[in-house]
Amino acid sequence: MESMGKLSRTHSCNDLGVENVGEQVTLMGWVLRRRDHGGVIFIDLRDRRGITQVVFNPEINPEVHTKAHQIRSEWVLAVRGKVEARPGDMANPKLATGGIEILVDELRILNSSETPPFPLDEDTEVSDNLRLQYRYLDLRRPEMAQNLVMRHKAVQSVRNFLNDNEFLDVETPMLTRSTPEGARDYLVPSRVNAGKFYALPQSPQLFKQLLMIAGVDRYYQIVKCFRDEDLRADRQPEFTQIDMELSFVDEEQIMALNEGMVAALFQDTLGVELSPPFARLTFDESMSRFGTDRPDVRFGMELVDLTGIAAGCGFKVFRSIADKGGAVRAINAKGCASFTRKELDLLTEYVSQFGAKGLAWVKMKADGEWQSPIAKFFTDEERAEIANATDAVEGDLLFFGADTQKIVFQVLSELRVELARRLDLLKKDDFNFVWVTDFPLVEYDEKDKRFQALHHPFTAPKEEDIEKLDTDPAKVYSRAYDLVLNGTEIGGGSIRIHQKELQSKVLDVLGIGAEEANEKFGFLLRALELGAPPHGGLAFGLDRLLMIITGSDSIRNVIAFPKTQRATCPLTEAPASVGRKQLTELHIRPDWKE
RNA sequence: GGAGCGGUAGUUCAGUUGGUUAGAAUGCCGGCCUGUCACGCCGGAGGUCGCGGGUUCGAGUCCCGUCCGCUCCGCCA
Repeated sequence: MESMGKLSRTHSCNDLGVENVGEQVTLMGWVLRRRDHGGVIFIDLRDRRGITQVVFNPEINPEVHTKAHQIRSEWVLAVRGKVEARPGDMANPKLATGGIEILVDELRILNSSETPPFPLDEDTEVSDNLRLQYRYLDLRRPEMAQNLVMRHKAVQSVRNFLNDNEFLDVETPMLTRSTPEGARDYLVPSRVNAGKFYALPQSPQLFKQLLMIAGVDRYYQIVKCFRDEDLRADRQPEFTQIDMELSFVDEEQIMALNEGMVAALFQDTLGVELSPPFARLTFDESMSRFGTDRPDVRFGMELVDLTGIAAGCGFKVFRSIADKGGAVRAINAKGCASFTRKELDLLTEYVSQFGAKGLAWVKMKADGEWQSPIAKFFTDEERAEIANATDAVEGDLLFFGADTQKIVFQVLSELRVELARRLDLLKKDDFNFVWVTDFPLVEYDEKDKRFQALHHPFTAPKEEDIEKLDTDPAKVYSRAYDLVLNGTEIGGGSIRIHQKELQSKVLDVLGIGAEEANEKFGFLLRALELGAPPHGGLAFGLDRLLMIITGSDSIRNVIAFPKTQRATCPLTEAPASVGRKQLTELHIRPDWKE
């Protein structure tokens, strides 16, 4: 092993081209691959920026050539030499630096490496556990290195945009208090306050509202948030939000500002030109047309309401569901009548996980004929009516959902996306934004027998609905808005309540009495009495946004050191046990066996 | 809490109805090779078949349990 000595890096492994021929340069990096011809040795030297071929020629420098023989994969090298044009037709068009190579006259081996536990040079699918255990090797792979660069660019773009718009970056506490509602908190025991706990923030929601009351006016933070819930491909226990809050604004101003921010973000990361303003859908319209409040609008296949037709039809299953207040809806998979029985069975199985008890289908044949297990239950007139409503023609395939409205929406919205996947309608470079607005303020929780906030308890109700808080809370709409991109909710926010009386009333509707409200949110309620300005804001899920920008199918690929599905870190082996002494200091008594 | 898929050489995988010494590719090691770029050629080493138990004359293969990874449901205001 050697030091760098007097060598100083002059270029990255992606910098040099034919215009540099003749220059003396020094590169440093990792050995991607070595090709030893017995005589001349080629080494592909890699850093995060690219790859440059370096050459050891025994005729020109036998001493260095001998030394180069021992070099292996992932060794760390410094090479000094002359940039030469590749002879004849030896240029490698696959490399940005493929027109040149470095003829080495000084080689320093800065470090050796054991054979890596998995190949870094190919796109072999390595198991997630191994990748996370050796994350520092995984991150050397160009795809992952690029994802880190994208993340950096995205954050820079957002900062630039918000700084230019007079936002103030203010940090909020990571050690705060547990709040009811919402996700399970990560708790941190207090040493100096026996038996008490901090919670890691699920979001800086209350602090950013307090900052508005403090007169900050425009706040942002790119901030870690924590939720102790089960993981998914797009969910990590700690994740990053682009969090912002503004005073003296309404929904339109916030949405317009964020359209500008997102447009700049896509320009700065992908060079993609978006064209705001983005499409808008109300919550009710989104549910009715797509069955979900986060619709993927890259393709059609919208839901069609057949409840009215079903109510009078001869098919008992449909009719009784319609009579009992359920819903019957359909989607038309255009031109899919050629699906096989096996494909239909697979789709039926797929939707069963979303609560579907079955999946009725119809293949449209010539002259309005149906090929379908349920064809015999419908008259010619009813079939014509359904074909008309669904715009079905020969060669189409209809799917029916019949159940409670909630299940029909969930089943058909998931089926719709699954069909689009199978039909390859989900183009990764097609970015379709839509604002979903006019959410209900609350929804009734059958389990807990009470109303729950759809967004959070600080969301302002629509002014014209305020009187309904007393009479019919379920009919109150809110001033909340979500930004949805290709079926993923990437951001959400609202105008907040800035008056104490209204906030108390909403908490009351949510079943949080004055006493509890005072204990949990007393500081906010008090602040609302001391000159709180009208305000509102929005928070983006940075990781999800980057998933879409990079085309990743897992959030783990855009986070440098993510957790496994069981929320562990194979690299550091966190979480880990701690000693009795530490626990005692924290006033925690272990009740497990050691 | 629940459902599904996976775990075999360093890595990615194959392994038939339960049947001789568990294979391939790649990587690794050694030799040869002066223009390759996934260099090539020759040779070699490399396996607790995730772990534990059971059935069987015999288990990578069947059964039970368990651990780990992934996807999904519940959960995630």
